[in-house]
Amino acid sequence: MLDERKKKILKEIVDEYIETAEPVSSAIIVEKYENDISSATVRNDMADLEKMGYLEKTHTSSGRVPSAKGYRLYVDELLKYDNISLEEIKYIQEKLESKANGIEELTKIATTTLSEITHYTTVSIGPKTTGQLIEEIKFVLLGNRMLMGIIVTDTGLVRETIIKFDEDINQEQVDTLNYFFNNKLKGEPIEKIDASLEEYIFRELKYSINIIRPIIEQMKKLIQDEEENFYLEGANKSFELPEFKSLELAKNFVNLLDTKELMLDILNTGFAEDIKIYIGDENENEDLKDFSIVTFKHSVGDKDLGTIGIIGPKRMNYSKVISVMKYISKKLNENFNENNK
Amino acid sequence: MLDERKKKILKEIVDEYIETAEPVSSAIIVEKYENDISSATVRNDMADLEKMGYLEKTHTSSGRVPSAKGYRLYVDELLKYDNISLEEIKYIQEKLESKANGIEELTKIATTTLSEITHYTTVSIGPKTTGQLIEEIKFVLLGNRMLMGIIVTDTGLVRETIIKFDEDINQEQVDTLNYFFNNKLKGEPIEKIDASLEEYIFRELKYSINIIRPIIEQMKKLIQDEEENFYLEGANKSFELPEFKSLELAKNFVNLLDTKELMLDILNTGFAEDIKIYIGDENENEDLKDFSIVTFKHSVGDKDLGTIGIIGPKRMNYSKVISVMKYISKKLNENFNENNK
DNA sequence: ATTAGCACTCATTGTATTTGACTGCTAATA
DNA sequence: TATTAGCAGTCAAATACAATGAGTGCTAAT
Repeated sequence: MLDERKKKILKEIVDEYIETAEPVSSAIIVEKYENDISSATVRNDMADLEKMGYLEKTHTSSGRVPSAKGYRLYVDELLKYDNISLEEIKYIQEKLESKANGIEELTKIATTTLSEITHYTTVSIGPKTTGQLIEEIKFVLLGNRMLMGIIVTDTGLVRETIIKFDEDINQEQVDTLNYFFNNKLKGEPIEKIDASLEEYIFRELKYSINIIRPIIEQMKKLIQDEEENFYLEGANKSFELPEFKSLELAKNFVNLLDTKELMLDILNTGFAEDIKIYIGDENENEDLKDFSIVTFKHSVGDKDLGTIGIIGPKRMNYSKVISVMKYISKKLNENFNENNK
Repeated sequence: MLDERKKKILKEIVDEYIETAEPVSSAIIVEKYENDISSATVRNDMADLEKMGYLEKTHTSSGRVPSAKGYRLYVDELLKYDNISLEEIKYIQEKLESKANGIEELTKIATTTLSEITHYTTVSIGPKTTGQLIEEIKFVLLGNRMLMGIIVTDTGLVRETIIKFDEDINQEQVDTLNYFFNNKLKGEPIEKIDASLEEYIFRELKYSINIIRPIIEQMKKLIQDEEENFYLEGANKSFELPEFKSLELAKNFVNLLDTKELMLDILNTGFAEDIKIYIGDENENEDLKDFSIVTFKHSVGDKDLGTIGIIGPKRMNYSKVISVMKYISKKLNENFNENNK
């Protein structure tokens, strides 16, 4: 049923559509790819491919456009992912080797680089604290009524926050806090920082609640991974694409990027170390039905180091995008192992 | 020449245009605002106002649209800035009283609030370090090859960075660094942290250059005010406006927001404590000719605490925008004085 | 299994026409 | 002198219609 020639033609149609963003006609396929068969033959195959659900028409006498199912087959079976040039490899290496301070910064650099090479809009979120172990906690006195609280985890993640008080706090108290927190929490999973701690410290140290409460509050915020590390690059690049001549779509897209929740949702869904591809209405969300998203989750064991995503039209250049993403993911891993050996 | 009635009619035209985004006809003015004179009279006045440069036509037989000069007069002389409701005042108070940790966070909250109330796109940048005095410098050892460097300034601004080394560093060295830096720099303007410091420390402390260089490098970055604190809120809100039915404009707008440089330029231009209004081609930049920008620079003496801006169509609701901005600026000042008394 | 050929479909483009929301101007009026 | 009624003139926008041509599907021949 789906013989080799049909597969070949399907690939050619998707390739062509990715390039031109116009419905693909049988004549074009013959002209550019299949010089030895007639357009009528191609038309027959196209009709079959449509019956099987791989292609669609925009109206009765139009050329064909890939369906989500068509893209899926294309991405899963018809593509090779080595579409990356020597220059691109060099460029990525250069960018990722720049001494980034901390995993968050590195993720941002990777996100920017991905957008630069692919010319699509990219997004990322930094590492999740979940599952990480506390390696060190430090409180630093700044003035008389301010502390900086710092947590370092076993993956090298560093988070810090400012804590302000309504009454003075002295160095001695801070030393005690440092000893106390490290003693109690070093080596423990980061989730151990929770409300129960407040009571415990109050009982043990007898510090004023005006001191203890702000500390616990802020430290809890610190491990909550809010939208702090959401990062977006190259929104304008998407606007150059022909699909965005429809104002409707353009508006949707801006909304999408602006209401971060949806993007966060998607970036948080993927699983470890794998590149995930969501094509059009494969996304649960209605607003995403005209877009495709490719994500890569960077992690070590069950510890998350951040997720990078690319969002573009359904007819995005999957071959290029995935090739580049694979390479970046490889480099990120190398880089991490290098720094944590 | 520009008698009271003409001023009144000009104001009415701008009001009407701000509301409807359509060229304003003489008939509409009579119907909605001036029941006692005829449309012919209004037409005569409109023709005069056009001759004086306050109004424009989109084509010979169209209604009138305010020119930049018209908006300018409207904003400078015809508007009262008390267009803020009790609910809005309450809402702003509530938002700004939430205990923000640090001036940067407060600026972000103010930016979000401004966007929520006005329904326009808002941007902000955090405080500039320029002119600030160093109150305290701290280095905190994290592990064996990592330091956190922290600077606190006299306005309460706190900045920190991670510094990584290729060789180990011990607590004793860190203590020396702390003593040394504070001794040398406490009370000094923050600009004193520069390249010359590297040589000096090397001479005095004889630490390995592998230790000194990263420290100086990162500390210099810290006071450089890069785009770190650029913050954008409500890009999608602008897209609901009728002027953005022109795809051209929409594209320009996205580009504008995406290439932060231009926004940063503008936010950095204004002067202390004043609300500045840039209407259409009053902006030097060509890309901004269809937009208006209103900025407010928050500062104490010559020390910058951040700038908030709003960007919208030329026919933005100046009355509302400026009223709300005035109130927010007042609150920010109160809040700052409260915290630094 | 492939292909030539033709009828048919339909989005797109171009052209002409109508409509109506405006203005500017003139002459009358208060 | 300031206002107004009234009307001719302008032009964007809407409507209608025909022509174009890029596609397809199907049939009959190879």
